[in-house]
Amino acid sequence: MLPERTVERLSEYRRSLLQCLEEGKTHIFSHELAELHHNTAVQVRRDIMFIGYTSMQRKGYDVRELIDVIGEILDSEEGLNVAVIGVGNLGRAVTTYFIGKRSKLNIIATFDVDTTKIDRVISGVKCYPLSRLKEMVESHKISIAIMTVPAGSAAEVSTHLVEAGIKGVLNFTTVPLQVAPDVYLDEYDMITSLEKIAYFVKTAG
Amino acid sequence: MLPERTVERLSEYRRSLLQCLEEGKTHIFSHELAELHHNTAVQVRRDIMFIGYTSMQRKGYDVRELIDVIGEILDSEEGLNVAVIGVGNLGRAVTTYFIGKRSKLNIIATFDVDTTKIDRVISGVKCYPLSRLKEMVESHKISIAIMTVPAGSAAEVSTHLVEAGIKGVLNFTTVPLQVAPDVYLDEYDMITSLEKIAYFVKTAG
DNA sequence: AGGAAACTGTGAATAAATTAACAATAATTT
DNA sequence: AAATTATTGTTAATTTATTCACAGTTTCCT
Repeated sequence: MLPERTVERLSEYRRSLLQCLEEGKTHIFSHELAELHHNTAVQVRRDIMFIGYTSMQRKGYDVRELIDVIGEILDSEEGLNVAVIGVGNLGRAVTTYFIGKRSKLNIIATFDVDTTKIDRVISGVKCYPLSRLKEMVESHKISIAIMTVPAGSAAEVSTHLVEAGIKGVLNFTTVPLQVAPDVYLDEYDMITSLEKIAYFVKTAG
Repeated sequence: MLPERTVERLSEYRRSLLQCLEEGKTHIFSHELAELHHNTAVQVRRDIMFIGYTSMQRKGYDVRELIDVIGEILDSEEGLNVAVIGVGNLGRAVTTYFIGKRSKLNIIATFDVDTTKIDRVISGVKCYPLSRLKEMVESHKISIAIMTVPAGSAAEVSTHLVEAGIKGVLNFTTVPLQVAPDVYLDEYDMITSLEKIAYFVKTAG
């Protein structure tokens, strides 16, 4: 099991590599990847070492091969199915944003309590009532949920997710969630990001 | 200058503390904060030690005092002004999401190249043409930009930001940006977050 | 061909972050 | 009022992450 930061960086490298591929660039040096991603050549090499890939020496890494190797690490064969919970502004944005980005992660459905939203289709993804969550998770093998509900209902909804059998949660709510220990939880809070930026802008400048 | 992770955690603690205040809870123990934020009591105490606050021993931390002390560290007196660049789904969601959340961070304006969006108002924030960015940054003392433009124009727009005098950037684009070294840059990529979750779901389960 | 240059892969060193361990202290119990 | 308990603040230890330093290749140059 790789370190969390390494997994993140591999995902980031892959996107740059796919970009290279589009541009017809077939090889890339560790220091090039490093510069793109604001880190060092050694860090890149170490990350790549972790996944056991070795390059053609002196030519840099073979872009296509490296993409494949990262894919073997990050992706699962059949892909993983994802649900978006909460179809407010953020939920819609996230859904639209994702569609077509990564073929191994499929947004299968969105869910909301608001009955006026049920059956609405956003970027080809249909909205279901939260009450049908468990049924849908089981029938469509949904394993990951993206939480974009209002803060007030976050705690309650997250217990439903766990009950329904969700295995990973990406929480965009301002409220930190409590989930079962076998559920992988990642929380992202843009206010924290902004406050961090504000702190460093203020402190450095 | 505090470590980056500590700053993030302080921001997160503060939100929980504000919640406590609303609920009329006047004191909180390190282990309570820890549990809320999925870390340890020692970690919480160390973070709080960093900012030099000490509690009433044995009663836990005074919620209101701690909020104030964190505020002194994170906030700047006058507040910081923020612009959202790119008024697509994500830009609108981010703008709406922010309004009213943190009084020390004010979203002053949004910007877009699409002329049909100019002058449109979202959650009380008006949209300006990108060509007026520099002027607005100067006249309104905007120091932070949130990038929610399409990947294709990210690189170009980011050079405008730097030229305009922006000091901190939160990049929601899938493209890693290159900014001047004195500009603080934070990149968040939800696809990376999801891929990370997918990896750990797959690997652990 | 021989030497210089450009990269990678990695063991060792360093730095950063987290955790353990515990003395100090305040509240509570007996 | 002494003993017990609960909690903080902090030093030291540990773990994790990053960087240094360099041997080993391959390519390029002369």
